Amino acid sequence: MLINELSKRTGVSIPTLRYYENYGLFKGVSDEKVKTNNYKDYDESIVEKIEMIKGAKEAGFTLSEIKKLIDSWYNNRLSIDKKVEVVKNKINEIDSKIRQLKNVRKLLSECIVAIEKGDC
Amino acid sequence: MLINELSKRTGVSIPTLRYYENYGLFKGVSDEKVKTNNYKDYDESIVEKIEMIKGAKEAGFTLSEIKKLIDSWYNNRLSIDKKVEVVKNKINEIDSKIRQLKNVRKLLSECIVAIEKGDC
DNA sequence: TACAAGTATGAAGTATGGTATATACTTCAT
DNA sequence: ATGAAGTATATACCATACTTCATACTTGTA
Repeated sequence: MLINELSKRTGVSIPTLRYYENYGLFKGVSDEKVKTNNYKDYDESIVEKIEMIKGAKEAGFTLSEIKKLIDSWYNNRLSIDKKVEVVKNKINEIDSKIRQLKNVRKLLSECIVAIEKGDC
Repeated sequence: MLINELSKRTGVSIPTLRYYENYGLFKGVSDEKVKTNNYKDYDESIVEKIEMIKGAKEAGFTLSEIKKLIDSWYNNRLSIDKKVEVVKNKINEIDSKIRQLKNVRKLLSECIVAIEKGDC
């Protein structure tokens, strides 16, 4: 698919997609058979990749962190153990973020009680 | 306390504290009795406020969102119901972030299985 | 075939959340 | 009373994550 469809499929704007591609998060391929243009083609796997990027961003990871994760993910020079380690580290970070969020949630819940008592 | 102590108590750098104060997240008071300087005094409640800011930032909220929350929190013109509503909305946002994080976590866990199978 | 719409590329601009720097005044320890 | 350290203010600078703009080429449609 072309970038316009990719944008519609993922809900990510075209400039942002180009920014991501330029950043190295994924790569579309110019069709070798077509010599008249260098329009790039993006396949289904890139839709998935972008959904993953969106999720990771929502989760508070930077593009740089996401890139590192993707790089080790798809890097065949890394051993399986090494890849697993990278991903496990990311999972630990996520767990810590979830704990932090639960903390803030607790604070806010307590705050509601305080507000209702008129203490705020 | 002065800004130096505030910085030490909260672990937030002095430039960042000044940036926050300027942003309107809190406000120190210049001692009226002392005419020779305009050093600002920060009390315990500001330490608490900054801890809250740190937590909210960790949780992925922007300074602008945090400011809105603080403003409604300490705004006496808002009814109790209105304040509770604002905080409850924030709690919903946090719940949604937690769900998002759990999603990404699941994706990564699945990825580990895929890597171990050699599919990555 | 003409022209609107789509695509690629590079460069500049924007918003956020800071940090660094310069200047000037104040306080504190000796 | 003097020098080091602390405080206030303003401005400049920086990184990140985009968005906008300018330019130029390509494609599809009437």
